[in-house]
Amino acid sequence: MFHKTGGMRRVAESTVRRLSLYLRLLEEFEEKGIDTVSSGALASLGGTTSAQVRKDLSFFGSFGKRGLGYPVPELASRIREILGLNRRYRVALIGAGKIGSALVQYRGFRARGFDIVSIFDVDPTKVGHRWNGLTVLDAAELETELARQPVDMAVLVTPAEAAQGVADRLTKLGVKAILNFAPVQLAVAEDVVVKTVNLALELETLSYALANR
Amino acid sequence: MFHKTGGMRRVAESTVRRLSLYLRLLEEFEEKGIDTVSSGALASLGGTTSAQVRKDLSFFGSFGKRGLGYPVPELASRIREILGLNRRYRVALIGAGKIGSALVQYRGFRARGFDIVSIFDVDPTKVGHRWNGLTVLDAAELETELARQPVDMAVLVTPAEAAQGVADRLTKLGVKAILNFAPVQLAVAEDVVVKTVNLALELETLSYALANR
DNA sequence: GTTTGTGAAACGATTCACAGCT
DNA sequence: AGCTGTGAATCGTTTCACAAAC
Repeated sequence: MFHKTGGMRRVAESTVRRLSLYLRLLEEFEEKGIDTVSSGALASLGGTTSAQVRKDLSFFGSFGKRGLGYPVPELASRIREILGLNRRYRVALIGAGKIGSALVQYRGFRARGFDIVSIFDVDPTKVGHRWNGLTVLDAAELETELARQPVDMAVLVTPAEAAQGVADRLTKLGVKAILNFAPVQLAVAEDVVVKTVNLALELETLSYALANR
Repeated sequence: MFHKTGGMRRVAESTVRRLSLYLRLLEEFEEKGIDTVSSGALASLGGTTSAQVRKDLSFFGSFGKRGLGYPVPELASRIREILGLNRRYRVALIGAGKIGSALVQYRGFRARGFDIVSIFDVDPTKVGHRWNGLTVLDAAELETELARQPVDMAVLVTPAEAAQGVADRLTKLGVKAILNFAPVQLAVAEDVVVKTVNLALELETLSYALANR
């Protein structure tokens, strides 16, 4: 038995994503004062199967009571710990365009522990403006500012052409996690984790589905 | 051989997503006037392997010349066809909040053939305002407006609590594809395709990665 | 000589099914 | 009696490896 302590074997990304989903459901149960939940209940709300829920959780330990289910607050707390959510993260936003501006204001990030602490852009008409209590800085100041105020993650919202260059500078500055909205595949050292979200691509999976039926 | 015509077997979502990625790369090659590309070249730029590229394409036909590679414009055109991108799509946006406002202005959608043609919100302070040439309509008018001006897809950017109700109304109106930004798992009839994008969840996969190394 | 197209092998994730607790 | 935890079976995806085409 090697749960958490000891050499954690690689857990599938799909498992991690479902964990995150279960957490949201557990927090709803918590608010309603429900204190026990079965894998079946979690599954039907989360759009999976009870076996999947149990298997997902079993990678990290055994949290349930047979015949009963899972204790809501304990399980929620344990998932927060697994996902690294029992702390806050300092996040830099690079690119003060349309999507960037939405993300700074997006409450979902802060609610989940992600604080945008600095904003950068190359556009001189944007630099100096206050956004949600933060001054947009010149992208040229990336190095000096992140030296002064290091961050845990960066959200990249630059045009495609600029993204790789910025990613290189960020990783040189020690940033180990990047959420990338630019429609390019970033090349980074293997100790850096990148998640790319491509909005147009999501619509394309829908058009594929519509076209192929 | 049953490529495209004939009973197309189920193609994995991961394959469709990569196709979309290859298309973007092919379009870059097209602009540069490069007219032949190998699976290896596509693979290294797309972050996969050449075998993966060939397998992905082989689901839909054989487009390459052995010893040579793939003809760029033909392959691009064929992928557009597969993804259903040789037409434009009419899209309704429901929710004129922070993210909604970014999406209306986002050029990536229009560039890819997705036209936002109507915007709805329940907030009376938003209704009536012009946004990027469109008037924000009261969500109560969803039925009358979509009867007048039907859409192919909807982008849902409502709070979590409202999302399922709106999804029900949309599907009743015949909408068969929904891009959902609300952090809930939507339940829909099985002829409706839903893609959920959960921004906070993406950051959580990053915090998981940071916490587990 | 190079690169495709594709069966076969390897790998990985999900589902099954049931023993073991409560 | 009910629900978890988990090996074993199944299913799906990726990688290998090579014959066929240019």
